[in-house]
Amino acid sequence: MEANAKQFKKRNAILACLQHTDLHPSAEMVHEMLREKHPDISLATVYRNLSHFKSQGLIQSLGTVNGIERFDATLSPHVHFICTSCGRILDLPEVELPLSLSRDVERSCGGQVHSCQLTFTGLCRSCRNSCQPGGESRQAIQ
Amino acid sequence: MEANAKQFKKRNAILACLQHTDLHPSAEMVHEMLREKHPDISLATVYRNLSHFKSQGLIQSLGTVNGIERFDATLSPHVHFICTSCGRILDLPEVELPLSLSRDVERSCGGQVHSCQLTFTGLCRSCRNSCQPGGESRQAIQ
DNA sequence: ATGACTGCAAAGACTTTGCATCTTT
DNA sequence: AAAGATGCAAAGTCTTTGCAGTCAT
Repeated sequence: MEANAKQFKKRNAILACLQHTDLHPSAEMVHEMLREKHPDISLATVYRNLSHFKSQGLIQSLGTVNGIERFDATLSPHVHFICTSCGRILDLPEVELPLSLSRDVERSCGGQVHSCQLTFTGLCRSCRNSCQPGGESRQAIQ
Repeated sequence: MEANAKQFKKRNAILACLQHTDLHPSAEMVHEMLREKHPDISLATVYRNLSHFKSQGLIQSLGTVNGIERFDATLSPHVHFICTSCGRILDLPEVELPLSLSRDVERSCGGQVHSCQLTFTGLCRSCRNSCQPGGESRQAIQ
């Protein structure tokens, strides 16, 4: 750990960044967030490490919003809400995910389920309040 | 209709293609499928019309699989299964989608829900049967 | 020395857009 | 004429990759 501290400094920072935010950031968002403490960090390094963590199962991809991939370090199953206006992705910890369905799915299609994702789409509270179409923070990720 | 038959020939063919398949095709898959009857159809036309239909609410996007956007003309809510091995997207009409959750979501986050998507990921029946890692039809979309 | 991580720039892959052409009203 | 649809090629955007340099074992 100590020994690796320097070698994995950026790698660790990237994972920590994911784990300490609820923004479900994109590669570029991570890059931006880390810039303060690591001014020389490269976007390629972010992409490479996100890919690494994903293959290690340390983070998961939530798919793309407006063509940009978003990531989540919270691995326990939970529900998401994506705002089509501002692009925000919210966790909905209070909404219960019907995990029992996995059995039904396996029975229904004969396959093997690894994960499931329940995502609601719509307008978040703030965009709904200021919702003349094209209103406030359209496209303004985060 | 008659009058528009020619002008909208390709547009109509694209929508019909979506409506008559359960492959949840990508733009390129649509293009490929239409080539037989419309040898001169351009990929740009497919993209433009998919975008058009999407904004009209005639089709929906299922998000991306391996970086490629997939579409569905079935608008009634239903559950999907995505095979991580072959990329196939299957409908699961037998699995019931808990629509009542939309209320919970709106209550929980104060937003307004437009749609929801429940997607299971794993190995489909055939990939699971032939599932030495890297087995059969890895990445072979469709 | 060998293996691993990174920055930079180039390459790649999917999608969108500008422009000229053709069709329909 | 005016509006809309299409093909082609160019441009755009996000992501991946090759290579040289650096650090740790």
